[in-house]
Amino acid sequence: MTVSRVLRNRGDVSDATREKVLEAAKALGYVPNKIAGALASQRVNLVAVIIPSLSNLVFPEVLTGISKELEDTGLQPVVGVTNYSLEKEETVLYEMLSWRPSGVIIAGLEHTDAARAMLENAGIPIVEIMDVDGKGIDSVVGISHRRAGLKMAEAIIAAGYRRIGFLGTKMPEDHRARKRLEGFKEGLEAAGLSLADQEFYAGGSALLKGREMTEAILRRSPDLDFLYYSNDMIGAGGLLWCLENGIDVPNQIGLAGFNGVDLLEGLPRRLATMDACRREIGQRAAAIIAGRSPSGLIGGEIIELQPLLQPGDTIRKP
Amino acid sequence: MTVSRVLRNRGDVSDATREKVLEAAKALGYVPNKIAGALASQRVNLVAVIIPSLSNLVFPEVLTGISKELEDTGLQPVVGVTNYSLEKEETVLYEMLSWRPSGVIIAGLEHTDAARAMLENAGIPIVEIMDVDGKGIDSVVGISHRRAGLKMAEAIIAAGYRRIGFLGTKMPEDHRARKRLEGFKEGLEAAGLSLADQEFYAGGSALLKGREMTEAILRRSPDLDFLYYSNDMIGAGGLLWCLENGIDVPNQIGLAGFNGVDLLEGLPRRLATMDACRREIGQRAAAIIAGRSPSGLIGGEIIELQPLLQPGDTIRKP
DNA sequence: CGCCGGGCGGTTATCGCTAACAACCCCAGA
DNA sequence: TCTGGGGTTGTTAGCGATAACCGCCCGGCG
Repeated sequence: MTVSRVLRNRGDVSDATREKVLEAAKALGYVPNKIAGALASQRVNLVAVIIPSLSNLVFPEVLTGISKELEDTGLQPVVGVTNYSLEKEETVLYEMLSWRPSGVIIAGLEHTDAARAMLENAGIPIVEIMDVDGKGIDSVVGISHRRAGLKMAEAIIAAGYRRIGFLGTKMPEDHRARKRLEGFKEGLEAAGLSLADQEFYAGGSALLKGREMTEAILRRSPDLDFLYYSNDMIGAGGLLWCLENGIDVPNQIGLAGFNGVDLLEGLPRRLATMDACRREIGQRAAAIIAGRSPSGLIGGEIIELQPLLQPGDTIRKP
Repeated sequence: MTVSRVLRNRGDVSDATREKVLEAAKALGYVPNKIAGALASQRVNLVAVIIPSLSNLVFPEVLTGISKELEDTGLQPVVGVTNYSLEKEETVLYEMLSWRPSGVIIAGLEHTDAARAMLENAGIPIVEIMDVDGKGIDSVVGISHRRAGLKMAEAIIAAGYRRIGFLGTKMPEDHRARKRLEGFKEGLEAAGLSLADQEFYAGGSALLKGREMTEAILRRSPDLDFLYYSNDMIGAGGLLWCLENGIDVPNQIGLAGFNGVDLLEGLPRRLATMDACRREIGQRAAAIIAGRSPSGLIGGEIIELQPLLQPGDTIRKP
């Protein structure tokens, strides 16, 4: 017991005894067994974080926000990756819940029924992140992708573009990309327009795919005057391709991506994009789990962040 | 006990009983408590993976290799991030070891004394990855960064370049980058050359920094005929800058990076680089932990992979 | 001098599960 | 009929920590 008290800094122990304990612990290379500790105390300082991918660039940024916010709370994030599969998500969630974390941060609002049931019954704070277009289980922190797509459409139309093409991923499971496209189309329709052409890809180097798709879509529909990419990386590929092929950006063709990744800063021209508030999403979600949300609410908090349009140099000034 | 047997698929249970148990478990939304399970069985199906960063692009790829190899072993990776700080590494390691994982995969051979002691006494398989230039604790899987730098120097010299500059990160704790640079200089010296100039950066968008540094170093030393970048991302920035400024690559100036990231495939010209075998490193390390290393060795395995020079289009053909 | 209470350290029961073994049923073979 | 063994299910004793409580010692105070 005394050892336990010393190592946890809890309860009164005389300095002499504390000293001796620490010394012995060091000499023996003692590492306490958190498994036993957690079982006895019914407390686990872990936060389950479930995201679709690590190679997407977006999610490491969200993680950074989470880690930073949790830093001085004694809580620790544990990451699970689903590869955009809801079945995998269910498995990963089950696995993580079986370690009885203090909270769950999970990307997206779409889950299998079983996963939803687990989340509802877990009895711990749940924060669904990235997306607010739908019904959440407990708390939600994100942006409206539908509205993001819509706003982009409005900006593009306002700048005078009319023959607009879309380039994206072939991922039925990427609901946020889908919602963005839906919002985008809605925006076009509101102006009496519709998508002039589209092109999808799956797998491979996104930058390269961006080039290839751009070439393909422009070969097929040479009269396009705007290309909306579902993410910045393929947008960057498209931008490079256009510049190399002597296309006048943004006058002949305008371009826009989505996410606002750092990477873009180094491109020859700044791609128009929309910041997805990744870092802040992570931070706010972690704050909710840590019970430090400024609202003081316990559960059920909905935070909609506003993505900012960054017009860059690839949209004509209206 | 019977429930335990059903849910773990261990031991004989009649089909009728199994059915009933599964049904009840589903109805109750029962999620077994792994904490108690681990405590009782003294087995934890987790592998601690400790890496410096997630935003480096390299490490997510290593993780992919690890996940893939562990997929059907029942083991699960748990990631800890150190931000290139050995102190943080020690803390993270302590934290992870206190969950008694089945193995540890940790980047680098450099650790604090305390961390090294913990690893030595953990009584589980330890695999140090990325780097083989030094003494390992148990198993080691990686490449020789020193030799990688040296080989690159030889290739550059063989192609006829003589006034060579280096551009890298200002990171004393990034031992692998340091070793690469040391090997590189050694290679130059062997040919009676030395670095003509160098430039370092810290933080920010790597692509942008690559541009800025390239401009800075060429302004200061306009007679350089080769730029060696410590990673592909800054190399890509440099490449874009050179092309925009009408520099003839590779004739006027040659360029090379390091890592062989996918991203490069979409650039206007393929940057010379050296593949760091990231995926395979993850895979082989995980195989060792899973006890499936083809060698059949138990511990103490040293695997040196050979990075492949990819000359791309930014080194003159000799 | 006796009692009280704070400071300190120990005892006991428990957390939810599994290893090990015991118990039971049933049927085949002696 | 009795025995043995396979198939199935139950019992007991931990795993290594912590919560809650207990007890000792000592100094201060009435």
